[in-house]
Amino acid sequence: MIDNEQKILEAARKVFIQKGFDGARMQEIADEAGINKSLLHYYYRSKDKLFEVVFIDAFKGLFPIIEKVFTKEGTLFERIEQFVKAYISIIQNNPYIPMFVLHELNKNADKLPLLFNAITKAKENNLLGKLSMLIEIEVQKGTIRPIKAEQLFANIVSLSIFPFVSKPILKGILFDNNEDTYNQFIENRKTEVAEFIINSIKK
Amino acid sequence: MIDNEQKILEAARKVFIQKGFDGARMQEIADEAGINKSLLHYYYRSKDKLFEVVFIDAFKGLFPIIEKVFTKEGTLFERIEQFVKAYISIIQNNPYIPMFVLHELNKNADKLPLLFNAITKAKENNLLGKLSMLIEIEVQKGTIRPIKAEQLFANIVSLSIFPFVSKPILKGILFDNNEDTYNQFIENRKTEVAEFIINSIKK
DNA sequence: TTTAAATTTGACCAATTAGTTAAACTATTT
DNA sequence: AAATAGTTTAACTAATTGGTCAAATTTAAA
Repeated sequence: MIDNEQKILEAARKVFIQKGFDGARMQEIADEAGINKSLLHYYYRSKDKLFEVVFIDAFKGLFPIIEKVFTKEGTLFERIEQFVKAYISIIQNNPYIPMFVLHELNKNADKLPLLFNAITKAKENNLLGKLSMLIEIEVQKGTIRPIKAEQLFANIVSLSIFPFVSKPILKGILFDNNEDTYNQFIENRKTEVAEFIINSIKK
Repeated sequence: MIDNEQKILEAARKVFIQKGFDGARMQEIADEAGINKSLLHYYYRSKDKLFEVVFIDAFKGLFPIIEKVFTKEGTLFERIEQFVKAYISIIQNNPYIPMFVLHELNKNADKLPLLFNAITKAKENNLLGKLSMLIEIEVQKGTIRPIKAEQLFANIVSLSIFPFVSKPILKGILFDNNEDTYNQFIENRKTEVAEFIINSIKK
């Protein structure tokens, strides 16, 4: 056996993301990691601390990418295309992370100092300002109609993430609970969503 | 004091929706309702049973509306406008229900027989078929570009619901945690989203 | 008013759960 | 090899939690 500390973290990830903080059991994490429960407390002091590590990791994995893309070079259209494709691909690999993060944030938006980091970082990067500027340029060129950066941003993120968060429902209503069809649908969205957004704003 | 049974249900709604099944405590529900904990079990046999009532109610409140709108009269554009406005308004009044329903569904998509009802109902109504037909008509008229009904449906729902599910993040990143600005943003989306969608598909 | 039924409560219980502790075991150092 | 430090475990604890039950109280029926 090697590196129990890492095995615990992976087990914790699996259990916390599947069941949420309240639904997760330290014993289950221990079983999943194939070790004694006391070892959890040996490496990570408490359930809260272990959860914090998992949550911060999950959160980080979800958001820095946003900033990166909107700092890169290229036209607005190109960036939207790149972002949507990259973002959907990322979530495809960890499809339950968005629901996990959002649920925990909704339960207590306050007790999470990490959020402040993300926010201040977003403000430092002036994410909204940069997006506004990109929009303004295209509006001046007459290539797109005017749209508030906040609305466009929300739309891009909504269209990328929501189909994962609502998987059980969409799979049921749209695809007769067929996993493959649902997966194909997601795959198609990598280009479909970008096209949808660009069509929506371009003149 | 009147109608404890109803008071319990309302208290249960509040607590379950805020904390989820695992995070909810029967004692807290009793306190919230201002009655003895034993009374919960007198009216509703168990935590599971009480939860089931709350969940089914919440679920019903979220989905039948979808079907209604797409069975009404009017052009595709009119229906989209009406749906988005009505749907966002409904969620505005109960903004935490989507996260609640989605989280519980993700935790165990299997043990929910209700989902079958919604699915079969959607199939009886042939929701997708009707939307497909509406799209086909407009494509023939040359008013819109072709788009898969599944994709359009997912886009409409995503754009309507996701900003509520991601409220803590959007409020933080976009609006400096200002509640009023966030609310105004949501208010604007009632027309903004429909416009976004229609622009995206119309030629 | 008396009786019976429905409602409400406090006290209690068994099971679960996060966390502790001291002992056993392993690897490393001297 | 002996000692030391690091790792792992089993047994245990205190607190929480869903649920029960019999008694008390209120409401409705006779």
